[in-house]
Amino acid sequence: MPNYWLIKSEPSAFSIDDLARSPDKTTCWEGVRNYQARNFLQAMAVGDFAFFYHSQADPPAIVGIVEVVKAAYPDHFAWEARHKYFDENSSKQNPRWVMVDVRLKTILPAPLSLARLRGVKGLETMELLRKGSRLSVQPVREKEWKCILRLSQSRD
DNA sequence: GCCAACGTTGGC
DNA sequence: GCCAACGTTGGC
Repeated sequence: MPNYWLIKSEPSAFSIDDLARSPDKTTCWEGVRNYQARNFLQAMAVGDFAFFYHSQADPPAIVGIVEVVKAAYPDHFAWEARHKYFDENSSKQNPRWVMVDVRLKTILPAPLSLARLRGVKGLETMELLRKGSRLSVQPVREKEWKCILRLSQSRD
């Protein structure tokens, strides 16, 4: 059984269309610099699925589905001195940050906006909808996953 | 641009 | 270990 996740990206930095244009529609998910989010990355397995969410967007929305194609490995950008993701506390001997590889599976026919998701029965306790939630990598319950899939397939 | 809600840092 | 100051995220 796969596990389900949600990963956020600002489309001005990397959008789902950018992912669609990437080689093999695959990218490494670098730059996570939050311990809780990192721990979720480490918990991901090949074959897990994640919603691709556009934050800082108009509107903020779930826009697609990706599949984990490579499990967690060191985020080498943390070792590059002039890189924006550089972290002097991460060494090759003891990497502090990790990334996974994800491949685009589906672009939703219509984005599911945050506003739309709020108030949907069955999503009351979803992390994304929690007040003050900022986690850029978060788990999604199977029940929530299926509920959102159904929403994405209904038209209205 | 504003601001609430976090997370991190560092003095003590 | 506490907590104020600061930095960041992200909706609005």
